Amino acid sequence: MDVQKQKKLEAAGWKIGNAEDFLELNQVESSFIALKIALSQHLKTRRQSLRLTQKEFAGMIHSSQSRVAKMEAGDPGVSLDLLVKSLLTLKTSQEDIEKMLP
Amino acid sequence: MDVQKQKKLEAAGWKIGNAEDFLELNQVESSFIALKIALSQHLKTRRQSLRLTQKEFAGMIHSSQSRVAKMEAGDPGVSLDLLVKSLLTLKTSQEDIEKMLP
DNA sequence: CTCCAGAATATCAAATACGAAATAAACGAA
DNA sequence: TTCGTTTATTTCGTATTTGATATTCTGGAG
Repeated sequence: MDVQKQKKLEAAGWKIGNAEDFLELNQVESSFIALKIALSQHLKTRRQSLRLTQKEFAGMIHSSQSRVAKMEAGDPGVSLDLLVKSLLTLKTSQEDIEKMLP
Repeated sequence: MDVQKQKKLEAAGWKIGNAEDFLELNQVESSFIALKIALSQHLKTRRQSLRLTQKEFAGMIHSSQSRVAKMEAGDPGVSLDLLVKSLLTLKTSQEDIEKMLP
């Protein structure tokens, strides 16, 4: 990356080529994880309030019980996509989800 | 699935074993797509307002220009995870900028 | 205690998303 | 027009996520 672009980025608030960008990454990463955990807890609460077993809910989203368990456990190997689709299936309004997203 | 569980699901608002569940799926799917498109447009607008090229922004999220283009185009092959991490990267930096301002 | 439904955990191959690279297209400035 | 920059599109090998299955753990009822 050339000097021109470095200055452009720095003007926008970024330091590059040193420790700052990975601190920045960690911050993004931790916010992201926090978001997923919030969604997974919301999911578990909602499923339980509907008196559904993990197996039953898995059938609704065409997935498996084990995957539902991982979702609710905040397993890092579960995508946001699956979490959000699950919440949408539970008739969580799109507006509610958007509020939780950045 | 036995009758007990069918009634349980129906009580929760679902019809099963017929066309309704895939209509439900389509509804979830379309809401999901709408959400991704909304996020991708937000991302594009935000990047442009920061006067960053796709290539520069790709470097910030350790991705590639082509993937940024796909993100902004609402390509179905782009995950929510990547979209949200991208938005977090921009927003976090926005906060940093605001801190630096008088 | 035993039994059993519900939930957690481990493993696997198939599907999908990934970054990278190359190329084409779009657009403006010289 | 030509040239340089930005964005869109395609391809490819790799990495991650997936549903499914099996197994284990947990807790409550009998």
